[in-house]
Amino acid sequence: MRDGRKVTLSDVAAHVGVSAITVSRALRTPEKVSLKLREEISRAIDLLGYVPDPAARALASSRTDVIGVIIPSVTNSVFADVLRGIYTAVEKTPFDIQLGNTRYSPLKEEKLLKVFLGQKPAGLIVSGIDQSERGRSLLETASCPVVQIMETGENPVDIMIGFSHYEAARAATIHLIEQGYRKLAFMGARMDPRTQRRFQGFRQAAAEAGLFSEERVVTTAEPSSVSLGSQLFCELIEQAPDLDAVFCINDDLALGVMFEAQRRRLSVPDRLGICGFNDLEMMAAAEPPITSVRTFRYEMGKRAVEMLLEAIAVGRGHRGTIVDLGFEVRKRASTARGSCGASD
Amino acid sequence: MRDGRKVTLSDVAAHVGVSAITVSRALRTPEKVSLKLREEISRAIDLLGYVPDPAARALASSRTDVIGVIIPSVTNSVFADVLRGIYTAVEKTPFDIQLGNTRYSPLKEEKLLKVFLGQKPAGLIVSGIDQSERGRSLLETASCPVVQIMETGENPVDIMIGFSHYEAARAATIHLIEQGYRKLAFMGARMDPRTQRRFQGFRQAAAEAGLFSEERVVTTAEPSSVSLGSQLFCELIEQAPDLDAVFCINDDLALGVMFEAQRRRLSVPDRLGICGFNDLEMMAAAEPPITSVRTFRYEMGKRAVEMLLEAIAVGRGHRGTIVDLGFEVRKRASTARGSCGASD
DNA sequence: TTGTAGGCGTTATCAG
DNA sequence: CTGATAACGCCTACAA
Repeated sequence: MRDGRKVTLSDVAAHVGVSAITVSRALRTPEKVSLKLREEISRAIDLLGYVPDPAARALASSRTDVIGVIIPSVTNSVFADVLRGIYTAVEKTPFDIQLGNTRYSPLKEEKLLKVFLGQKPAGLIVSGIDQSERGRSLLETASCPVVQIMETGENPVDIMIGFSHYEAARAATIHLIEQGYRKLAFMGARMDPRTQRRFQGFRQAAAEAGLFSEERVVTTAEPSSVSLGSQLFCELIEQAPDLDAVFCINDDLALGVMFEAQRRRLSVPDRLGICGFNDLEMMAAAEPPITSVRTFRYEMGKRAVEMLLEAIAVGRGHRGTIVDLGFEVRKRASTARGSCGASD
Repeated sequence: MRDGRKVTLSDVAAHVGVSAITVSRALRTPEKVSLKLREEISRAIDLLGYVPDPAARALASSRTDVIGVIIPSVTNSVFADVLRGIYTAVEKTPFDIQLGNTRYSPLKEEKLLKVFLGQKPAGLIVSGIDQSERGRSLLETASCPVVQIMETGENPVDIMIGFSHYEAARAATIHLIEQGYRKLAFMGARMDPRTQRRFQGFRQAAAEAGLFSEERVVTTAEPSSVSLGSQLFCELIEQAPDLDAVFCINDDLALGVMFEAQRRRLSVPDRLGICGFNDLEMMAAAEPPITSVRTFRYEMGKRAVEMLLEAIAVGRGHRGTIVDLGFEVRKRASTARGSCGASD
């Protein structure tokens, strides 16, 4: 700013003695401007303190440098990790992130989608594959590339990156079975679509081994927390006192179960096996360390942005790409019954 | 959209048979448009699917409905809670949040400040009172209200809401002393300015009781984690085997200390008192429950937005407001030595 | 490599 | 209460 009024392109241009468009070019496509001019212009920009006006740019070019990111929760540390990846990848680029928070409501997601698309974003990152019908069609007619994260599935809008929650839960359950547990229990909270698919994975693996029982399932719509894990475990063990292992749909619950087991003097892993999901940092640090399913959240955010940038560069080219980041069952002491133990 | 091209104000206007400005007014200042027209216009908007262009609005009015939020980290659950409060408060308003992530770097903060201010935000929420000199002066000359969160201190730019990290740490330390601990240790990670002030609070309280010793201090620039808590505790107890209590600058570290204490069969709270900071949900759920300093993060985010909206409404009125949200030492079993125990 | 004209969609200003 | 006109700051085209 200079005497209150905004410094514009033409101010810079006038200072250097060229036309505004040249300054614009020096900024956006430097290779089209002579070196000499470029230097003068850059000096003038510093001197005058010119800051481009994104609104004017957006209006004139009907493009923005904004990448919209729509996720269900900012508090959930799973998304926090994804966000960290996103911010890291975006940092070296001229793009900005605009964050939207659906709070697990498809309706809110739809609204956000409308608002975001109204801003002509350069690209969009959305969470999951469970958009409402209207949401889905908004995405399909979007004039920017779209990346769906957190999950793999059928029919990507453009690009999809994540892993199969079904398979991940299935693998964890198989691990419990391999460790010799027979009375497998399932603990779920929030029960959004991704959680449901984890339940299906558990159910499938347990049923295949003839070990599934409705009695050993506890779920709630409430959001997860450590204390909720303790509480649900109390319910669970009342329903089914003979249970010998719990698969929890996330690590908070698992930690709550472990604390409750300690309170009740149930030895982990001998009397009770515990498996979490996500493999938050604390799982390896816990005493005993808790088995969990590692997922690649930071990677996911980072690569989502990278692929999006590519798609932006070529113009919506990637239609149909699916990247499965996989998962990894981290076997730790909390499920090391009988066998010789675990890594970590 | 209709046949690919964007629906504009004038499209709506033409449809109704009025001029564009009337439609604009029907949207922004309905009371200045006759009821009849308002209804027709609103019908036309729905029919045509008109979505206002924020860029055009911003350019024409040099105003936006964007509230910039600049915080050091998205992963840290402390800020996640603040964000939740912010999003909640903003939800019912026409404002949007634009998030910036400094990663604890004053330089990055400065850059973000410049970018954000270039967007003519309606308001700004920044974290803390430790802006760089240039950052500070950017804030002071900003043409929008500014709220500083997380902390109280001298010289608010406009509005400030938070609590005293110094006093909070001091109170926690006094609690440890009152519980009969005498060999007080301090554990800190990241050691950003807020953490430093917590250290000062600890030091002051300990020194006043003649209980401060450099030997029982361990700090690192690394970011906190549960496993780091375990690791630092190992260092600490090597340096000072006789320590009987640890004040940790956050709950992750405290949890790590507790796990390590369990591993070493050090009884908590008898042999070792543990106190965390922030009072994350898991602290009350842990076994034993861990003493911590509760802070009002959700509230802080929510009220920051509310105060900001007020200031926006009146136009930068609030200059000088300081809101101290206080804190609360949650006394739990992890520091209940000798005495009869704790609540929770 | 540089410049000119015109317009992006909205709102401010001033009239009626 | 409604309308005409002129910005807002930049970029797309086309031209030189």
